[in-house]
Amino acid sequence: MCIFVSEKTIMKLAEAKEKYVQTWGMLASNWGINRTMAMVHALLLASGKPLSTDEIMEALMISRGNANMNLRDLIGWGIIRKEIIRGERKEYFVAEKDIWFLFKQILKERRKREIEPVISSIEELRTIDEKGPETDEFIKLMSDMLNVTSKINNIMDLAIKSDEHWLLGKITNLIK
Amino acid sequence: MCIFVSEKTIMKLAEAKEKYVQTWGMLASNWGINRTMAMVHALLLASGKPLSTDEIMEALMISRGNANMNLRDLIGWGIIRKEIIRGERKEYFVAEKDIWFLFKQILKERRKREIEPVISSIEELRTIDEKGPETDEFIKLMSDMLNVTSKINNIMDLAIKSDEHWLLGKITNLIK
DNA sequence: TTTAATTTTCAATAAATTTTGAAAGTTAAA
DNA sequence: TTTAACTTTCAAAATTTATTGAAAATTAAA
Repeated sequence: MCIFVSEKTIMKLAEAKEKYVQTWGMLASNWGINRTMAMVHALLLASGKPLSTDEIMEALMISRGNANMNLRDLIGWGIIRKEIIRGERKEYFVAEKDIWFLFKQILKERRKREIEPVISSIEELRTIDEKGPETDEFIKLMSDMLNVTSKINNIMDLAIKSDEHWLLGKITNLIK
Repeated sequence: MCIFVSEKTIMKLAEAKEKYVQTWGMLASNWGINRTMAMVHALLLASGKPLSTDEIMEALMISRGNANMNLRDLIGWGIIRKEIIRGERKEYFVAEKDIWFLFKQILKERRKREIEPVISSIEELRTIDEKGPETDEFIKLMSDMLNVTSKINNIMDLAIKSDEHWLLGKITNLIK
């Protein structure tokens, strides 16, 4: 069964969707995201309708366990959700279509999971009870790290909290 | 031999440096960067003096091939450089100490390697010669993607080109 | 209740990535 | 030149990460 089109096979569109799913999966792996997870997400985004686990398994040719696990993870990232279809026992899934929201959601999660731990870890490393020039140098390094990391943290925070147009306007002004 | 301190073992500092190298290696893997590469970088950053391949091999207990390969990659990222020490035949390596520069350099490389290909790939996917509501929907999705990705690209560009204090000032204003 | 459909778990397996180490390649001093 | 110190390469091995599939758990209808 073809997931993508409702009737009459429109090859060009199906091809583009196929390619999109593949491309997205490839790119995601650069960013420490599991390839299959990215592909499941792209599939849901491109499909335009809720899909069941079985449909996802078939479209991506992956096992039930794999599909289930990646769907759970995507829900954990807050970028897909279950959708109940009346008269159906199966669970269906849909991806949030708002791309700006998607971007903010990913940024939010990565900030929480990856930036915050860096900050506390660096803060801890600054507390050395030895004296000496080498210690001073190391503490200076940690302070510089903390300084830049905090700035990144602030920028992420700004983006997460901002409305798309507001941020775009501000940034555009800065670029000019 | 201990790489970190010149004389008398100052345990607390050495411990902190050790922990820093380990922590940084761990965190890097979240971002799709090889663990050893991050550790080599952290070691150079923390050591405060140029290190030879042999010293790095010993400190991190890694093979010559591994050390060599990761040093080449770090040079490719533009965040470490060779340093010639007079009277020495061996090559020595140092890490750029300016953390803001480091951040910008990484951003610059990742933008080039990962964001630019995404943009061209999405642009290509928008060219579908079929008509129909499903095609329109997909083209809309690709346009939204392109829109957000271009914004991210612009923000990265802004950060890369900016001086630390200038950017900080602007962002601080936005946050207020 | 039972029963059957569906989801979840997880040990075993497969795939991808990283690391090793020794041989080949370079380079500079003798 | 030769020689020896040093660097690079790369196929094989080790390690890490992802995937499978079948059994266990859960859920809702009968």
